[in-house]
Amino acid sequence: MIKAVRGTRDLFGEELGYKRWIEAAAGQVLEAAGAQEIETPILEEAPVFEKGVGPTSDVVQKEMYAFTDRGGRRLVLRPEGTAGVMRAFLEHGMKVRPAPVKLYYRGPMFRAERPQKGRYRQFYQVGYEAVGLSEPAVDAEAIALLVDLMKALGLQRFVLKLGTVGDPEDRRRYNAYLREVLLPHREALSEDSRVRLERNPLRILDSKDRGDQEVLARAGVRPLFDFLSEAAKAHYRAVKGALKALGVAFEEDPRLVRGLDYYVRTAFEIHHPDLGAQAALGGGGRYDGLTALLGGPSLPGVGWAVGTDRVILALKAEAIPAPPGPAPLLYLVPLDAEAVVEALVLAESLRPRLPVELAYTPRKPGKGIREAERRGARYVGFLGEGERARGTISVKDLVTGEQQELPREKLGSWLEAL
RNA sequence: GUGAGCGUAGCUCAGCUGGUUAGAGCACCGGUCUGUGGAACCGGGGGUCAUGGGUUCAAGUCCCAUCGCUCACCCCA
Repeated sequence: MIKAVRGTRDLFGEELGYKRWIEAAAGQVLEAAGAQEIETPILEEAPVFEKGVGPTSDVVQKEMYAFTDRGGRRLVLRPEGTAGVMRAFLEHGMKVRPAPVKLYYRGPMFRAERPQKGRYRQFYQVGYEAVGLSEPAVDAEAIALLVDLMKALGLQRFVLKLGTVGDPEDRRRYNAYLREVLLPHREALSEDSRVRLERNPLRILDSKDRGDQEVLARAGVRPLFDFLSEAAKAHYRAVKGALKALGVAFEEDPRLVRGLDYYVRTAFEIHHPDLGAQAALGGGGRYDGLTALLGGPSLPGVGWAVGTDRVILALKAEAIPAPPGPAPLLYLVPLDAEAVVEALVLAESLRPRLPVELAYTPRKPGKGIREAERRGARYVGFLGEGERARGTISVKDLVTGEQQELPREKLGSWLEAL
C-alpha cells in the first residue's frame, strides 16, 4: 500500500477543523491590526534562504529540500516564511507603503528532519511581519498580537519568553568571548557543543546537555546582555516597558537563542508545557537588515511564526475542542423507491441556502432517523406514499420529537424561519 | 543524521515456554422491527499477522535484514 511520504500527513476531519480555525483566528487578530495577507510560492530559488536565513544555520545546511530543475536553477521547498515574504516585499517595491508594512501568511513549510511529536517534514505555519520601522513599540505590538492569537484560541497554559540577541557586532564580540572562556573547558563539553564552539558558540548556552550547563556555570560565563551596545540595551528595555504597559506577561530568558541567523535584538518564543520535546509553539524576533542580505535596501523588520501543528497539540492538551464540522439541517428519507428522486429534487431545491442531505435508497423510518442523527441533522424529512398523494413532507424534529406534515413548497421558508 | 521502543481487522488491542481453521471490543452492513429514535439480541463482511529470508516436523510467536511508525538527541514551528 502506498502511504504518505515520511513526515507528511493527510489533514482532514477534526485535525483540519483545528487548522482552519487557527488560520481564521489569525486572520481576524492580524487584520484588525492592519496586516494584509500575502501568499508567496512554496518553491523559491535557493539563495533566498541561503542568503536570508544564513549559510551556517542548520536549516540551510542540512534541512532544506533542494533540487535542480530542468533549467539548471537551484530550487528549494521553503523551510520558513520570512525570507520569501521579504523577497516578495522587495520585488513589489512595498517599501513605498506607509511604514510599518504589516503582512501575514500561512501555509506549508518543509524541513528534512527526523519526524517526532510536534515535528513534521511538511508542517504549517502562520506568520506575521512588520517591515520598515525599528521602533520598540512595533516589537511590542508584534508580540502582543502573537499573545492575542493564543488567547483568541482559548489557550491558557503558554509562556512567553523574551530575550535579546543583540546586534551582529555585539554577537560577534560575545561569540569571541565565549570561545575564549570555553576553550579551556573544551574537553568537558559534549560532542555537539565542541562543534558549536567552532561554528556558533552562542548555541552552547541553550544546550540540553547537563554537562554543558555545568561547564557554563563553572566557567562563570557572563550573559550576552553585558556585551550589548547602549542602543541595543535601550531597545530591549523599551520593548519590556511597552509589554508591561500592554499587560502582556513574559518571562525573561537571557539565554534565548534563535536558530535563524537573521535575528537581531528582540527575540521571543511561546512555549507550552504539554508538547514534549518540541515545546515552542512559535517564535520570532527582529530582523533588521534582512532585506539587504537579499540584495535590497537595508530595512528594519520584526515578525514571528507559529507552528499550526503544535498549536493543535496545545489545544488538545488543554482540552479545547475543534469547531464542529459541517452537518445538515435536514436529512431526507425516501420511504419507497419512487421517493428517492423526489427527495433529491427537494434537496437540490433547498440548497445551497440550506444544508440538506438524503438517503439514496428507500429506508424504514427508524433507520432513517438513526442515519440522520449520525450525520448530526436536526430534522429528518420523510417522503412516502401518503406524502406524495398530499404533496407534503413529514418533518420530525429530532430534539423535541415533534413531527408535522408540511406542503413541500413551504418547507424551505419553514426551515429558514427557525 | 544518531539512539531506543514498537509493527496482528478501518480503530484500540488480546494471542502463554512455537502446536492444528488468528480472536475480542468499537465501527460498518443486515435481521429481530413492512411508516418512526441512540438500547438489546442474532447474524454478516472484512486479515498477504509490515516485507523478505532463516531456524524448526510446525512460526503471529524464535533469529537476521529491510521498510515503516513512535519517542528522544540534534534542530526548530
